[in-house]
Amino acid sequence: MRELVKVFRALSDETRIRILKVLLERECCVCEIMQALDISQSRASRNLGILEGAGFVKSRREGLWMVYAIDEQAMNSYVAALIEVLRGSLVNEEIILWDRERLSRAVRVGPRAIRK
Amino acid sequence: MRELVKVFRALSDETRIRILKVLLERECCVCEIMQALDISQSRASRNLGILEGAGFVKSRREGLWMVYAIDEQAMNSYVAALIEVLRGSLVNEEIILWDRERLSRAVRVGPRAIRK
DNA sequence: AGACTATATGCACATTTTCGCATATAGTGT
DNA sequence: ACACTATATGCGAAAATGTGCATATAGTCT
Repeated sequence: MRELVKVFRALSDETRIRILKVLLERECCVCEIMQALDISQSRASRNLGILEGAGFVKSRREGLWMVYAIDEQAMNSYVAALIEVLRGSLVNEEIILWDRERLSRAVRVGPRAIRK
Repeated sequence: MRELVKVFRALSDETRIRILKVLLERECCVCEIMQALDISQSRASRNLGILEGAGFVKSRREGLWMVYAIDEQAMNSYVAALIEVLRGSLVNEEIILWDRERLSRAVRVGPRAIRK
């Protein structure tokens, strides 16, 4: 039960839904998420952590970067079904399209270089 | 997007998940929900309202009682898929079994008569 | 009408959540 | 070792959330 609540809670936030929609396009490091959603570094990192804790996302280190990706084999629980729901949702939502657009221009370079 | 967040937020609370699991058994008036979950009247009413606002539940008046039920024809959006996820979840969760047990003994009589 | 019932809701309060800022941590390369 | 980079995290403030209490609302019945 606690687990199920955690899973839904992870999805009950616009930032995290946007992150998942971006990760459904392709895996990203934190700085790419920052650029795609145009949000701060701590906000990106924290919300990625919440998604990981809920089982939607896995991470691996790649040099300096932490690469986050949808955890496809996390088919254990309800997570897989919810990812499918998300995959079919918000297909024409404006902000999602913008995020995707910015993602396509994002580069794997850190927050220091982005200078906000 | 706002709608989707509202839907997930409605599920991100243990009380509301318990209510939905009870309503998946059968439709209930507010006082039956109170008895099944052993919670206060305002808590039952408010959370039912949230579930209704998110589209999971519909209500009809039946004399003094408001009867709430899973909104089966709200199959328009993600709601249907999420209800299916819930239907298959928590099948052996202790608290859910308790709720069901208390539901089976619940009577359609108001909070006044229940005397807590 | 008035008495009674079931449900909704305003208010206050405690708890939780989200986020920015600054700093800590971890890895790279000299 | 040191300088530099990307990410994680402690802390504090603002906002949102969940709940109980009391009361309002809506319906029934005599």
